[in-house]
Amino acid sequence: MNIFQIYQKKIKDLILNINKNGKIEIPENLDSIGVDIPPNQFKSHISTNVAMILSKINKTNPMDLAKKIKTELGKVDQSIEKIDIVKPGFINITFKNIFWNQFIQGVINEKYEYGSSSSNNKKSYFLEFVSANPTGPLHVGHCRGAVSGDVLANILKFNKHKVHKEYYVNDYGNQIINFTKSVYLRIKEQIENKPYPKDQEDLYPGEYIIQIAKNIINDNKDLNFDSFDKISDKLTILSVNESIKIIKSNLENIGIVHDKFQSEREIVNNNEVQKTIDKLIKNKFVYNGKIKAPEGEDKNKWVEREQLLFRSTDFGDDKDRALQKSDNSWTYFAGDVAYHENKLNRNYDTYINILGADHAGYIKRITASVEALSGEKNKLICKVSQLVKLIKDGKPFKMSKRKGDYITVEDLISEVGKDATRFIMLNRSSDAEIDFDFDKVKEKSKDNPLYYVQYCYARICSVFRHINKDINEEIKIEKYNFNFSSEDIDVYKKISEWPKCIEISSKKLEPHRVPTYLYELSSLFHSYWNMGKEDKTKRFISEDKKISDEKLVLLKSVSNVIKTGMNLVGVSTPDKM
RNA sequence: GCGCCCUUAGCUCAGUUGGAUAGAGCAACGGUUUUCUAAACCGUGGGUCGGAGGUUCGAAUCCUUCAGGGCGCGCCA
Repeated sequence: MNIFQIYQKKIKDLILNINKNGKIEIPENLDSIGVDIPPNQFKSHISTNVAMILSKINKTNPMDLAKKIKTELGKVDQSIEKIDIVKPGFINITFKNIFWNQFIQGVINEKYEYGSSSSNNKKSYFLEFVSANPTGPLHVGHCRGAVSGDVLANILKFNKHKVHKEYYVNDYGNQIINFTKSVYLRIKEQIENKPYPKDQEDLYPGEYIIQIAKNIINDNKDLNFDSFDKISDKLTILSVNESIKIIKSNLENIGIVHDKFQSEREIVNNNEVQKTIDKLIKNKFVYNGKIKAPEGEDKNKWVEREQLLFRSTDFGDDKDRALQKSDNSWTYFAGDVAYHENKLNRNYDTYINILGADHAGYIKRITASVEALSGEKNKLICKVSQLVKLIKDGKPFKMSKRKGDYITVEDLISEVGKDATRFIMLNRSSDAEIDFDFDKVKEKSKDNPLYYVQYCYARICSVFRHINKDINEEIKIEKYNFNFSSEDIDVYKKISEWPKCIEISSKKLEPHRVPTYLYELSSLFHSYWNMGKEDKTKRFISEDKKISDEKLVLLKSVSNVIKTGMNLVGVSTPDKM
């Protein structure tokens, strides 16, 4: 039940028909014909730009064309009350009550499925997100991509697509060696009272490593910690496992569960990197060459070196990218290319990576590699979540891993809660930076848009309590034959946009549109509610403690959409607040 | 130097594959509670959509260019 799609099709059919009779010319591509809700100052219900689209090819002015279309449309569509033609050439349609009755009956019948796309174009998506280094707990910076990835997955699933959620564990390379060393020294600190070196650059300073060390000691009583070299492989695995335990519990606390954690180490050990590189060599995407120093780099420090390079410039990157380090071990990129080959072999239609802003420079080379491996453009889509700018005590707060000085997801959840965290992180376009004022969110959590939407739902629940009905039960309506007020229709117009919101969020991979929509719908409902203070006939419950079917339908449709939307966002809808 | 992202009201931001008089919240000011939840509502003020060109019937949206801010730029992941 997407009235915009329905009317877009109707109008296309109509002009195709008029075209058949030779009365108008039409362009080949009719996609730019839009159906929308007109701005507030027009009282009409929907509007279309079709006349303006057709005016050029017909060499007539849009107003005349609009008149022609108006007459034809009026003939074939019985649910239209009135058609206005406005200034440049908009055709504004006002529906009869029967239209809104049928519409809202459809909405009620679809229940929590309303908004889900009805198209048959079901795809499978492979969604990689979070993928933070397994060297400690998640911090606030990871949170945004985590939430938007999770909600994106929910939206795609809601549209009946298949979605696989994966976390890539970077458990190979120098960072992990340093991390393992840190754990080792914390173990030494525990069992031999050796003080932990505080100022050593490559060691992790975080206190959480003490707990990791304790856990490892406890669970591995027979392990001998005398020599780092002897146990480093074993210790790496143990340390990473401890980290992942922490990360999984962090994620769980914000309501995120991945389908799989894929280890980088496993991919390297399976020789998948070599195999993938061989494949690329065979297809001439890899060669031995040198990389020039970037402008602005100190030319004296730069050592040119012959190395294995991937031809990402063939795909629009600014330079070719190194696959091997000077010690012949693989670069991070090489491993990641192999990982993407591994993903491709799992046969999904589309791959999505949610990345942090600091990895934006990485997008070209990785999409290039996927294009080289799969031979398809746009097989991999990377979405970047811009930075979360933290503000503490009114000042920008720089998190530093080195100092162990950062706000973790745990801190955030315990201060503001899971629901508020998810809603705030999602409430803005991921293209824009967020100012996250930690103190403000703590103090003034009531100003949070989350509560505004939840309050809307709670108010509806309160009405249901008063009339002794269960909000989750289906309502029984004899006949949809209501005479809706203009305020009712304002709410229904918004409800009619819900499938559109989902469609765009899904298509553009922009989950932030959902909380924005829910806020707007709630706002209309709160206005509606407050009308009851002045005018008793606008209240939901009448003086004899009854509720009309008409009002029941409004409450039910709004609450269903809010519930559906909040489920997608992954936050609760309390019955009482 | 190069690449990507951003610039919309005093502040934080929405803005539908280009549509009509650009919208919210916060902050300011004024009002609304014997009433289904005031965590709400109503009203007032507040804008060269960073600047300049261009494409178009029509631009905050697309293109070019300039300015400002952020992120990144071979063996970190």
